[in-house]
Amino acid sequence: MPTHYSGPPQEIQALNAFINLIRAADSISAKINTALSDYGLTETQFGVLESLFHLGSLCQKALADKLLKSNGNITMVIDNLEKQELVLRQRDSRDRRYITIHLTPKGQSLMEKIFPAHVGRITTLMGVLNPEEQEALRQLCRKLGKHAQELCPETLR
Amino acid sequence: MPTHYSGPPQEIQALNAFINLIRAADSISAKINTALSDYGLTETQFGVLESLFHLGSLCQKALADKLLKSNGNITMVIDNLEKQELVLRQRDSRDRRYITIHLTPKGQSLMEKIFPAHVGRITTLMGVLNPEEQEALRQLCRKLGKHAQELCPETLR
DNA sequence: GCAAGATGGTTTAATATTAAAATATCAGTT
DNA sequence: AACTGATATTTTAATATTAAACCATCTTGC
Repeated sequence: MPTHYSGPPQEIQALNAFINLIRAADSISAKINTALSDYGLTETQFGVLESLFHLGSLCQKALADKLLKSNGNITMVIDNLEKQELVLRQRDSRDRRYITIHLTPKGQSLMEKIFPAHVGRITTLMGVLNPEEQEALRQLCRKLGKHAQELCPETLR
Repeated sequence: MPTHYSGPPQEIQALNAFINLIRAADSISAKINTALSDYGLTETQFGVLESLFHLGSLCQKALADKLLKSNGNITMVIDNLEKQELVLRQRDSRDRRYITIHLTPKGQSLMEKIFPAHVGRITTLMGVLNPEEQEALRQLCRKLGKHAQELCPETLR
């Protein structure tokens, strides 16, 4: 579904690429989130567990930055994961402002159990693209995401 | 930032493409949403206005499907747009289950005023990719989004 | 040492979102 | 005409998210 906007070709093209990008991400996220909800996890909760699983223990600010969420939201997400005993908080003794979040053994084994199926679903969803296409998509998105994050707000006015 | 997951190359590649796709979409959406909030519009509210602006009047179900939101959410979004007098509801006289949503003149002129700058921001954000890259991204995302939406849930278990 | 500012985390208030149940309407069958 | 099932919308309850104010802690410059 192309845009119905009429304007300079450069803008039309940017708009069409944008629309398809957002739509693809939304459609895929929806499928993945449905599967995660079967484990009682939200997308952000899973994002926290995944970060800890692959990167090791992190403080809340690092998680907020990585997951592009607000600090306040991460506080609540960690609260809920703590209630499920999947993570635990540990105050940093050197700098008491920081709280390091660790996976509990229960959290660790949950991730070991569900992560393979998660990757399997992603592989299925991405499977409509061949390896060369997936690599091309990765590079294009990487450049795009990097650029967007570095762009200072004034440039967009 | 590549995945730290170790597994079959096919899965690694799918995961890396997926991560960069989601991240690019999130980063770009964040920038666009910040700009929209200056007009007092949320992403979904703008999505509704944009659909009506370019496609003409639509019923709520059509908007929900197009924007990938729940019916209940659209009811609330339309409520809020109606309060701002940007849209109006009109019960369909032939089939009274449907409610057609129209842009008001105020809504129409708002879109005429802000849409060019919106496209400008998108053009800037996408501008890190050259025309060929944008076209490639569009095609890859289109294929991906289409596939994800058509995939029946059982295939993902 | 101490004031000033920076940083990480929490709280609060408001809004957004969804799933599920409820309501209203229509279409087809008997 | 009454019943059944489908569809569009609304309501409800629960959760997610953010921005902004706030508290605690650290760092810097004097």
